[in-house]
Amino acid sequence: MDYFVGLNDPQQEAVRYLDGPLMIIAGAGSGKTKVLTTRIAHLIHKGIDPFQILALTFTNKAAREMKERVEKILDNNEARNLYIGTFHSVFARILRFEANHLGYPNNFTIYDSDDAKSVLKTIIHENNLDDKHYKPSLIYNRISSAKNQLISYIDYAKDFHFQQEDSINNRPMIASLFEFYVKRCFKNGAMDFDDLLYNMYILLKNLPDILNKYQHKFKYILIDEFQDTNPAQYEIIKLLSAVYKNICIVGDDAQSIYSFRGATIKNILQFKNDFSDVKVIKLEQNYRSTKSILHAANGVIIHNKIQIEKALWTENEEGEKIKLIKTKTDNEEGKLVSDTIAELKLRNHFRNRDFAILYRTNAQSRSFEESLRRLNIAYRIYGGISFYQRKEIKDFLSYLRVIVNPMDEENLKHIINYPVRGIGKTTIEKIIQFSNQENISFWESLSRIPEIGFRGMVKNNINEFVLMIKNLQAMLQKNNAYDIAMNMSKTTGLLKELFNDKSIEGVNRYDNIEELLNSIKEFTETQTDEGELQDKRLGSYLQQITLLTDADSDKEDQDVVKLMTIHAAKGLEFPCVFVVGLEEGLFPNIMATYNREDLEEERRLFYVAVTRAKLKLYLSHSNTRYHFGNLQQNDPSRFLDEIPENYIENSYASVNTWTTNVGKSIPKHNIKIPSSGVQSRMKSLEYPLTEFVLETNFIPDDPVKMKIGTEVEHQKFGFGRILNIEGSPSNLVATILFPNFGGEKKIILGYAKLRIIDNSKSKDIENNESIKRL
DNA sequence: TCGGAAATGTTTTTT
DNA sequence: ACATTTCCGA
Repeated sequence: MDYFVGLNDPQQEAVRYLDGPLMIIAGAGSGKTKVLTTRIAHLIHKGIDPFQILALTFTNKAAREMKERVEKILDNNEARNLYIGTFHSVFARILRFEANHLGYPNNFTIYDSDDAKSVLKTIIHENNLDDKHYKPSLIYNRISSAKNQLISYIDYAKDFHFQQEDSINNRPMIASLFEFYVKRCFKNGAMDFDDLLYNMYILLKNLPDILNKYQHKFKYILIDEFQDTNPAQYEIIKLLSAVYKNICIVGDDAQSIYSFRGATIKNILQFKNDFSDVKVIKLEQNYRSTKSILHAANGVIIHNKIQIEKALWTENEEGEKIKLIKTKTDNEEGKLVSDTIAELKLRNHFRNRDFAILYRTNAQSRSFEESLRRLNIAYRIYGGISFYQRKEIKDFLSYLRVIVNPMDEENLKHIINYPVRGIGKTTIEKIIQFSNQENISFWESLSRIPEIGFRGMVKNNINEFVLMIKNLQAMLQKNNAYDIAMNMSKTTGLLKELFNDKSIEGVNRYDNIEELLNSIKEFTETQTDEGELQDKRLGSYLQQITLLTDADSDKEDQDVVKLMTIHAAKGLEFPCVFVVGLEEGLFPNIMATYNREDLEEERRLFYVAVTRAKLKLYLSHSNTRYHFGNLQQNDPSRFLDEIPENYIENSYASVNTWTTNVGKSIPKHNIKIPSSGVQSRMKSLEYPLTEFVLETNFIPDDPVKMKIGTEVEHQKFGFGRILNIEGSPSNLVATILFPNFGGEKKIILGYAKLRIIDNSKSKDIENNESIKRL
C-alpha cells in the first residue's frame, strides 16, 4: 500500500501489528501521529469497520487532526465514522446516552473547575466552616485526586493516606465535604470533569450488559499520550479492551508531565505486566530537531533515574548551537526575545508563526506581550482565561444550562437575579430553606411560591421568571441550540443589558456574546460526521462546549507568534523556540524541588520544551523578576548546567545591561510613596519587636549600613531580621526572615526598600528628591 | 442596597 | 501587579 511509503522499519511494524496488545514507545518527534493515523487507515483498509475503532487523545485538537489525516490517507468518507476524541469528550458522549442507568438525567450539566469550586464554597459555608482554612480549590484538588484514583467518598473516609494527611493538616472535615459535594452534584444533575471518568468506570464496572456492549463495540482501541493517563482512565481502558485485547498505546515516559492531575507514569511501566504478550516497538529516530537540539535534550533527560531505556537519534543536520540569553530584568528578557524574533524574521525570512515562546507559568506572558506589541509583531497567547471563562459568557451559558437542566441549582441561583429582577438574597435564602424543608429542588420550590409565603412584587417577579424559563424549555424539543439561545438572549433582557453598557468593557462584552452566538450558530449549521451524534440541540452543544479548551479554538493559519505554557505546547513543534524564565524557583518551580519525583517531572517538562524546537532554540533567564509585585533575585536554572557544554553557546547575553555597573544604574533609594493598600496590609501584622506605627513617608535606609543580624522593616513584609548577606559589593543579596510574611526572603539590597529599626526610627525627610521623581 | 474603597489572594502546570 | 472579595458609608 502506498501509505507505507516514507515510514521507517519500526514505524511500519507498528502500523502492521494489528491484533493483540501493542505498546509503542515513541520518542519526541519520532512521527507517532503519523504512525497512529496510518495505523487507523490500515485497519480500515483491512476491512475493520470504523465504527469499531476507538481512538483516545489528550486534546480535542489532536483528535480533530488525527481524523483529518486519516481522511486524507484513505481519501474517502469512512474516517467520519471513527470514534476519536479526548477521554472526557468520548465518555461524556457515552454517559449522555447511558445516564439513566446511573440515575442521572441525559441532559446532565458538566461543571468545569470553577463551577465545582463554587459548589464547594457553598457547601463549606453550609457546614459553618472557614473557607480560609477549607479552601475550595484545595478541597477540589483532594476530591479530584481521589476520584482519579477511583476512590469514592466512602473509601476516602477509610483511606489511610488521605485521612492521615487531612488530620496532619487539621482538615478532618474533607471526607464529609466530599460526601456533601458528590450528593449535591448528583442532586443538581451535574458531573464535574473527574465524574466523567469516575462515572464511566462505575457504569462499566457495575453494569455487565453495558460493559459487554462497549467491549464489543470498540474492537480496536488506540490511546495517544498514554504516559499522561491517570488510574481511572487506565482502569476504564482495561475494562473496554478486556475481550478483544486489541489495544495499542502510544507514549513516551520522558514526556510525562501531568502527575499533578493524577496521571501516573506507573501506567506505562505497568502495561507490560497487565496484558500478556505485549508487543513493544520503540520509535527512536527523531525527524524533528537538529542534532544539537536533540543531543542537548538527551543530555538533560539522562539525569532522571526513572525511565524506559531508549536512544533517540536523528539524521538531521547538526544545526546551530543552542543560544543562551541572560538579562537583568524580566522586562529586558521580553525585550531581548522580541528583538531576536524581529531580527530572525529580517535575516532568515522567518514568519511570525515560526516562533513560539514557552514558559513555566501563565503569569510570565506579560513582558513578552508588551515587547512584541511594541515591535508590532502579531502574537497570540494560549491558555490563561479562556473565552468560556469570561463572566458574560458564563452568565449567558448559565441561562442555557438552566433551560436544559433546571435541577442545576448552582446555575439557577446564578441567574435568578441577573439581570436584576428584584429577587434578592433574602428571597433566595427563603427558597432554599423551603426546598430543604420539603426535600425538593430549588426549581420545584419556585412553582410553590404561595406556600413559601411570597406575595406582591416578589411573587410576581418569581412567577415571571419561572414562566420565562418554562417558555424557553418548551422550545427544547423542536428547536435547535441557536434558536433557543437567540430567543433567550432577547426574552431575558440579557442582550439589551449588555447593549446598553457603552463603556469599553461593555462593548467588548457585547461583542463576546455576539461571538458566542455565532459559534452556536456554527454548531447548529455545520454538517456533523455520521459518527457523531446528529444532535443539534442545546443539551448537546452545552456538553461539548465545557470540554473545549483554548487551543481548540485555534485559527490554524494565523501568522502569529505563539505564547503558551510548556504544558500547552506538548505535541506541538515550531522552527524557532524560546524557552524563557529558566531560573531556580521558577523552572524548576519551587513547588517541585522538594522531592525527587517532582523534580524529575520538572526535568521532563524541560525536555518537552527543548524538543519542541526544529531548528533554533533559545533559552533565557533573568537575574531579577517581579513576583507578587516584589522584586526577586533568581539563580540560573540547574537545567542549564545539565546541557552538555558543546551544544550551547554561552556568549549570547545582553552584556551591557548585565555584568557591569549593576549598582550604578539603579537609584540608591528606590522609594515609592506607599499606596493605601500596602498600609492597611501592614496594619494587620503583629510583631513583638515594636508596635507598628502607620506612616505616610517610608524612607529606606542606606543598605551599606545593614549587617547580618540587623533588624529591618519592609513596606510589605513587615519586620524582619537579616540572616545572611552574600554577593558582590555592587550586588548584595540579603536573606531576611520575615516572621509575619511567610518566612525567609531573598532581597537585593540595592533595590530593596528597607528601613533599619533597631538603630533609629528617624523620619529623614531630606531624601525627598527621589520621592518627587516617582 | 449600591458603589467605591480597602483588604486580600494569587502563580505551577489543565481535561 | 492585578483581580477578586469584603467592607463601609450614605
